[in-house]
Amino acid sequence: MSPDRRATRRQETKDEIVAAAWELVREQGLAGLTLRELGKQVGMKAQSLYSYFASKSEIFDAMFREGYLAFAAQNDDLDALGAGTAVDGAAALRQAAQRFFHFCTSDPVRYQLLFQRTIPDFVPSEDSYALALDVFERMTRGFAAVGLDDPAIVDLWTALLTGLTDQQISNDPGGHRWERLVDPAVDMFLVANAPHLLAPITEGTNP
Amino acid sequence: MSPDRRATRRQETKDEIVAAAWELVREQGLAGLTLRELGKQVGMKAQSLYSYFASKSEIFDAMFREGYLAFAAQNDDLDALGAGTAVDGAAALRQAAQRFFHFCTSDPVRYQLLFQRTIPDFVPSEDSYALALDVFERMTRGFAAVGLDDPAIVDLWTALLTGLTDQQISNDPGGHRWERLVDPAVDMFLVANAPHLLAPITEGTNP
DNA sequence: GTCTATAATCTGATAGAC
DNA sequence: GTCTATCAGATTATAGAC
Repeated sequence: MSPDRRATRRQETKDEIVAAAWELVREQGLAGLTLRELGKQVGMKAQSLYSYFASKSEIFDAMFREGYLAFAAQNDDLDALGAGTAVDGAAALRQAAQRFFHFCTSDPVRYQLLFQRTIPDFVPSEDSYALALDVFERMTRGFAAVGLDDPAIVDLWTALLTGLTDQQISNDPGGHRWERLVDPAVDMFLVANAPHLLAPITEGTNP
Repeated sequence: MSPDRRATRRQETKDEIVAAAWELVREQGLAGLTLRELGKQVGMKAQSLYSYFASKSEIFDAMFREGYLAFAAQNDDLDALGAGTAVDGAAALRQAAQRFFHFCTSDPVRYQLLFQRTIPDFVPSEDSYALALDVFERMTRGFAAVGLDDPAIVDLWTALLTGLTDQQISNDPGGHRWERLVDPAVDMFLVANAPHLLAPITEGTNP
């Protein structure tokens, strides 16, 4: 087997381990992940996992990275906000909010790993943390492109969105109690912070 | 010693244990609390703690209870919103928001215990949970008293406030990045949901 | 790369003497 | 009520054979 193929095979196994870790973690919570069970899940002894990851923390880091890559992927068209493709900034923000809410509530454990600092003894690696910051920065640029260039406004946006998701996950898991409030919340946000996005179409339509 | 005095002494020791638990937990996180360390902190062996609490979970429950009692205490004047003592509903809500934010950010571990469901294998007892619900219900009544009688609006309020606190704790611990946004957030909320609270004073003041 | 064996340590909880 | 002794189990991680 060529070195290339070997490296590929190795990466496949690592991916498999991470996928199995997600499965276990969704069943038993982040803190409930043990290497023994993870090994069993992929058909090897726990000790053999050390051939692929130097520590348990490194496995969490791979999951963290994977989660932020997924998050970045679904946010791609938010970047395009200012690229002239979005005709309706308000609609784009509403859609972004819905998608963020769904991204978080559809996988509470991922939300906990990515957006809360609640897992003991895990700190993302420098690389992974840089990735997380990059995703946030791209969002900030998307906002600036539609005229929302005050960083404080972006902070208010993230607070509003994470607040809704957090309440949904903590107090009504699987329900819709706060999901219904996403659109009203965005409207509230727009009225107060970006009225120029709300009614550009009506300009000049009055006699 | 009379039975009364014995009971008092016992309760004092229980309080002391809970206080020591808060101390440890603030240093090492909720998940980091161990009975051995807790015993050392109060000057007894870990096993002796079982004379006062039947399990570790019962200690967490006492902390949960204590936390909600403190939360209820600081919310007392919010109940009074509709009792005619508050002349300015908007100001009262602004103050309530500031106080909630401070209550949470000043003790992140307490926030985690009370408002997030992130500690493994702990579920509040029926009694303690009822206490938590009661506090929330009193807040709902306070809102209704100033004309905010739609439960959805209270949900939006809690989402907004917990979102701000959550971001502050997770992404800028000890800082002020989201603290500055509390007042603007309340104004945003009031404009969209309770305009009647904002400008009652100006009525009739124009010529 | 995977295994067995095991180190080294921590955990919550119980039994029983005093 | 507090102690000693101990259970029964978990955990991450390493060493070395194959």
